Amino acid sequence: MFPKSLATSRNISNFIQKFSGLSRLCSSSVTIAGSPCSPRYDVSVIADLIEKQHWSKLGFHVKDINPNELFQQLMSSELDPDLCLRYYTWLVKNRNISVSLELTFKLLHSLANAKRYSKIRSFLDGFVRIGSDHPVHSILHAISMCDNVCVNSILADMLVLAYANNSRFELAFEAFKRSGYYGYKLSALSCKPLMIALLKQNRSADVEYVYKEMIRRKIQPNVFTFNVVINALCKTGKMNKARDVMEDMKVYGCSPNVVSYNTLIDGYCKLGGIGKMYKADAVLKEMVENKVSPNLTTFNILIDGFWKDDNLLGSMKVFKEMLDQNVIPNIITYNSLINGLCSGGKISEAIGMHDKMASAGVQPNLVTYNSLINGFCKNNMLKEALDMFDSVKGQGTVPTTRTYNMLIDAYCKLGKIDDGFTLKEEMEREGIVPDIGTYNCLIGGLCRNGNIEAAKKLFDELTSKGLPDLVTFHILMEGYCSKGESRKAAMFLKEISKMGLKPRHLTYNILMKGYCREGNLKAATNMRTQMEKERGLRMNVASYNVLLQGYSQKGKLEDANILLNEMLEKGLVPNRTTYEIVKVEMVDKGFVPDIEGHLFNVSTKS
DNA sequence: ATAGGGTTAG
Repeated sequence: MFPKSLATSRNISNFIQKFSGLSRLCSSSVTIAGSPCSPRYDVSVIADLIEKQHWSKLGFHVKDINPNELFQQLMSSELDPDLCLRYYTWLVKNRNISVSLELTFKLLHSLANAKRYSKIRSFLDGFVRIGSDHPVHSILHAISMCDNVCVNSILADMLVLAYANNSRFELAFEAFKRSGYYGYKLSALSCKPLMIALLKQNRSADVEYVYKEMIRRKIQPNVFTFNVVINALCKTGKMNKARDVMEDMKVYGCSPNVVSYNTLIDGYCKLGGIGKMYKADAVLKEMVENKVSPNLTTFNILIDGFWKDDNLLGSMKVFKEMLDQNVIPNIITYNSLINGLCSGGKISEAIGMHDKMASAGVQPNLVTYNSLINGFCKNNMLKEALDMFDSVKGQGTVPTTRTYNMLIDAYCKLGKIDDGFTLKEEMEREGIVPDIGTYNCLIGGLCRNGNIEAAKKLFDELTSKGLPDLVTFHILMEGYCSKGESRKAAMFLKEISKMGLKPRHLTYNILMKGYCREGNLKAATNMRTQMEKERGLRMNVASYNVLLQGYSQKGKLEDANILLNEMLEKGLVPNRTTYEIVKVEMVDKGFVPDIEGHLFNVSTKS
């Protein structure tokens, strides 16, 4: 029923002593009948009612008593914490009474002392979900009211986990940080979902922070948490740090597994720059040396990495290698290969791969179709694209907005604007909503056809709906510039800001290019000043290229040379376009393109 | 805990 200790005289006198202080608050329900004074009801009766869940009786029994005070009384009377919890739930849910944080966590402390962990977990789950929204610092303060650090750590840990499980990631992070200030030791169990959530929000630095804190607070990470950290570092290109964490793993008695290696390989694949695939390959060798076998994911990562590094042959070699090792390709393997072949303009090979996957019994999906349709569109095979589109619809697969956009763009690029609009109407009939990309394709088509008025009209319709994005502006501005109306184009800068968008380098580069084409170098230079002074955007290589082109075309080679020097002094690296514009000057300065077109400086290369 | 696609500007 209730703890024996409740019956001890010490507890009862304690109870009465505390309660008598409240007698003024609820004098009608308490009779002080001489000595020893006792209330008209006692805890045992209430405990019994809670136990039997006779809520209406209980409600009647305590109707004149301040519920918060009674709850406090029950808590200090060492009533079974389970019963306290039951009473608490009834108070909050049925009587709509809010209990103070201090009292709430007093309850959780006693539940923790009684090792009722799963009850605490589900309690906290509801507590953070319904979001009585107490500030995290108040909650941790309430936790700290008890001086058992172990119990407090458990509660703080469960709090972080509850926040993370209920998608309240910011609060989970805050609770994690504050737990550190109190010296509470959390577990890897709650750190993992927190780190995953932070990673999903691309907060790599915060993942790294949590990891470092774990080490500092002596929370033992496991393979999973290590892999999440490695992934976070790889996603932000911090490959050296990722490798360091790999080394840390060994120190903490964890061995990198296939996921750790795959993550690292993918990190190198997605890194920019020359020679990254060499490094990816080196990791592959390393994992094999360490007796970790590459799996399907490993091969898929490498296949994708190679063709994106303009090395389709590399992708095909990996594909062959995986077949040799009896690793069965899946839909991701085939889609990546088809996409690679399409991007390399090898359409017939892509179709061949599509057939191959069918005979291997792998069903193509929308990703496959979109890759092929895109490949057709970009390679002047609109008819094939439309055929595939029809067969997709014929088999009941619903194309996406982007499927339509690719086709609409293909029509527009062929100058068939009307067909583009017809397709847009068709998608609307099918219940697929055109997005800003759809409109951008159409506006671009109108501009290229020289029909800037129609483009502007469509743009105005979008503006009234607040739809245009920066790309829309770029397309329209480019349209005006190519008509020799760069001044009109420049007026859109104000509109861009009005819509709450931020001009970028490209925005100004389009305008500078327009002015240069009109031979108005002064206006182009003004644009540069505006970009740098008003926007704080420093000239990038593309900006320099635009101005260099302008100066060269006007025969102002000396000015071009000054500009080029300025660019080099800033440490900007000229690219192929730079070289093509000011070849003579570049050669004078010792720049030579290599066989692949990458520039290198002969004079600095010793 | 790791892997794939799709438009518009460049």
